[in-house]
Amino acid sequence: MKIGELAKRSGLTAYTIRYYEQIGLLPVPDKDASGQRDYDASILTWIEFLGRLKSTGMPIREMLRYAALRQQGPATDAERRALLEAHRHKVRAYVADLQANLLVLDAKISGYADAEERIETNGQQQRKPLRARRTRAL
Amino acid sequence: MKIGELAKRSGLTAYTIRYYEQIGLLPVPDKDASGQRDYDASILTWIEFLGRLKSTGMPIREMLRYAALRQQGPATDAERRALLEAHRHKVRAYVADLQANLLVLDAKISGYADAEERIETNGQQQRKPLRARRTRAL
DNA sequence: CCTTGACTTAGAGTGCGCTCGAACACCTAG
DNA sequence: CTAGGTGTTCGAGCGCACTCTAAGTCAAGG
Repeated sequence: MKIGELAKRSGLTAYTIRYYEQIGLLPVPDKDASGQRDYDASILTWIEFLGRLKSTGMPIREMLRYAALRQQGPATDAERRALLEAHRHKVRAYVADLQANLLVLDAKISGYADAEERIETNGQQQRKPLRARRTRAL
Repeated sequence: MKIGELAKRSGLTAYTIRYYEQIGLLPVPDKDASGQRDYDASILTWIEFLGRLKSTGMPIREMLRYAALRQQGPATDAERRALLEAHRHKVRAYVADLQANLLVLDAKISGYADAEERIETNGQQQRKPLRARRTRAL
């Protein structure tokens, strides 16, 4: 598989693939007679995994650590596992943080919703105390 | 309150506070006789809210949109609410994505755990098929 | 009086993760 | 034979969000 094909299949651009190779995230592939990269389909699995690390916020440096360990073979399994566990821990904390912030966001949005309602039903007096609990879920 | 004090209380650096002011995320505060910024404590609420938007991944550009609407007063409430709802939607999707990726990460870690176990109990024959379901939660 | 420390400005520099431009090589189809 | 498409390398450029430097001002304490 040439780089354009791999780009299509992996979702990365050819630029990014070369960049990843340059920094050591992707292995240097075989080259054909005219010097063009020739990829084995198995690289897709690795790229997909990298994508998961990336989309869970792992910085490239840490992916590089992992990639380096991987290249040293099964002797580094324990260390790789530890790396992934540490990462998982961070991601879990991050998710918890996001969820807490979502609650605050919900409250803020409810505030706007209530204000809107006070205007719509505008008439004589302001019904509903400012901190009403009813939220009118959408 | 001067900028150093606000920095301590808000968790931002003075550099960042000036930068936020420069780009319009924070209002230009009053200055004292010698030209130093003098902040009202109420700014802390706003900074905290900005922090939540930021830590849920909202780019500064969008916070600027929100800040601009806010400065135009209550007439923009509906639009602000819409902005926050759109953002909430993205954050929820992002959390869902993270959780999906966490499951894959769990599986990967379990793989390493199983491999480790096969080595520890090493002896004569490899017990356990490679894709054993038991995960030994930690 | 003088030093110290917190402040002011404008503008340059940093780190991350790409993204692209330029100039050139090569293969394939018309 | 030639035009188009895809590839190559190297190095520069970009967008984001800060972060810091330099040179100067100012108020308070010893």
